[in-house]
Amino acid sequence: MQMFNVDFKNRKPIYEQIIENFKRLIIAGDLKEESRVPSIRDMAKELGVNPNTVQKAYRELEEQSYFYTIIGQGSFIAAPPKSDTGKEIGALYDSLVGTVRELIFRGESKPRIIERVEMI
Amino acid sequence: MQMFNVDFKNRKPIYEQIIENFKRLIIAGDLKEESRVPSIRDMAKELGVNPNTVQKAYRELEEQSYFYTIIGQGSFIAAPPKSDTGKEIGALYDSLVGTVRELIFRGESKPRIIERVEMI
Amino acid sequence: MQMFNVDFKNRKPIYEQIIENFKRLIIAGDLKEESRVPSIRDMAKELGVNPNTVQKAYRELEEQSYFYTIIGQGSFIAAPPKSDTGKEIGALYDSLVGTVRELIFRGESKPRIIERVEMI
Amino acid sequence: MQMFNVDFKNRKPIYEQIIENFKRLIIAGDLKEESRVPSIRDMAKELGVNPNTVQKAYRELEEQSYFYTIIGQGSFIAAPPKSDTGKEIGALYDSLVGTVRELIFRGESKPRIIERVEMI
DNA sequence: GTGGTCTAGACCACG
DNA sequence: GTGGTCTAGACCACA
Repeated sequence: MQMFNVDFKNRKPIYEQIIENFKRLIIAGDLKEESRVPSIRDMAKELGVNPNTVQKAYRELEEQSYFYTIIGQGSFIAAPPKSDTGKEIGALYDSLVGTVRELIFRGESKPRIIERVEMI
Repeated sequence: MQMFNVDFKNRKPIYEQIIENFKRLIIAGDLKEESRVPSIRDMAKELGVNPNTVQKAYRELEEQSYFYTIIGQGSFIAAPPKSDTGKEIGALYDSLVGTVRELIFRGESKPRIIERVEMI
Repeated sequence: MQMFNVDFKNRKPIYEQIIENFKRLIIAGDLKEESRVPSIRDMAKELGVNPNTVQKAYRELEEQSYFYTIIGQGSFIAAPPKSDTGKEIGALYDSLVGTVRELIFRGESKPRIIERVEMI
Repeated sequence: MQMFNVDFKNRKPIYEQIIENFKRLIIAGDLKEESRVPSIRDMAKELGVNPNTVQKAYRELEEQSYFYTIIGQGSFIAAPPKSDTGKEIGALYDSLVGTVRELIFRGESKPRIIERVEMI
């Protein structure tokens, strides 16, 4: 039983793929708050990558407040961020706007896009 | 008169910044179909970057059908793509979904997000 | 009745948190000279941590002369150190200078910093 | 000619020593805004450490806005941070208060401490 | 056993 | 030549 896989052929760095997969699982609710995530070593073995690569991903997830770590015990899923600086939210909205603009340019209608967002 | 600038201090590669700026101007309608874009050399001088960097951006813009090139004449703004393979559209929707999910996870409400999309 | 708590989610090692909490309580005068501190086992139970962790904290507090231990009786709060080797004082001043320099660099004014120190 | 040295015997991680040294030099004004810092490889050679270690330090300095990096060109000293979130300032003041309290406990007088701060 | 630091290398993207 | 990613492995601090 494996949580997810990484695509070695993908141009996207492996550590970023790990980050995104964890974000996805957390956001989807598949990984509950306070639950423990596999140790760096186990995760590395599971994915077939080097522990350093997993560590880099875990560390970034911690910096972004998705994980918290207790040395000697492991890493855990953190509670959803309460108060945000607003800086990251802004960046996310910027990304959203850019993507929607490109979709419209490529012929997608705004109602259709909104319909898709509604489905989420 | 300069179309745009690149931010050297930004982590984003310069060639990607050039691509995004062109996409933005084309999508916004500031660059009309069939109009000629500056030559690689001129653009490089204007932006203060290496011609290789501009060339890489132009080549990618051509691959993505935003530009078309007539050898010996230069590059031109292409007409908006009509029929798409659907592959890129799918990728854009994937990106959209991921961004919206993260916004929701960070406390934004779906109506608020849709409101923002409406404004585009 | 518990003297203090440790924050497991904090990056700071638990044994260091224990040390700092004791220092804080001693410096604030909440723990009087010669008073007995809880045994390692009790403290570990109270905080919900491993006795080894408490032991490490106590040992360091003893080395820094905040505690003294009578074998078979337990650990006690020591009198404030009178004559110091000067080595630790120097280190503390170094830390102070570094912190103040960084505050100034980040835009804080020296008078404002001194004002804050006055409040202590 | 070497900017600084690292102490391999020190318990403090090498990458943190590098960070602190750079902060010190920047705050002292020895490293001017926009000036280029040695490449990761050169710095590693100079200090006798692995490039990865230097990279880790540079990256953190960039995250803390002391450096900015242009891939393919190198790292540069950034302008002093203008608007701060206030979060880091608070942490610095907390550290300051703790250090001053410990100095007082160890027999230093507050006026003497302030005098020392004035000298900075 | 856990994460954190570090080395000695290799290969890639960027300019 | 620059920084970025990754591997294979070692040693240390923490609980």
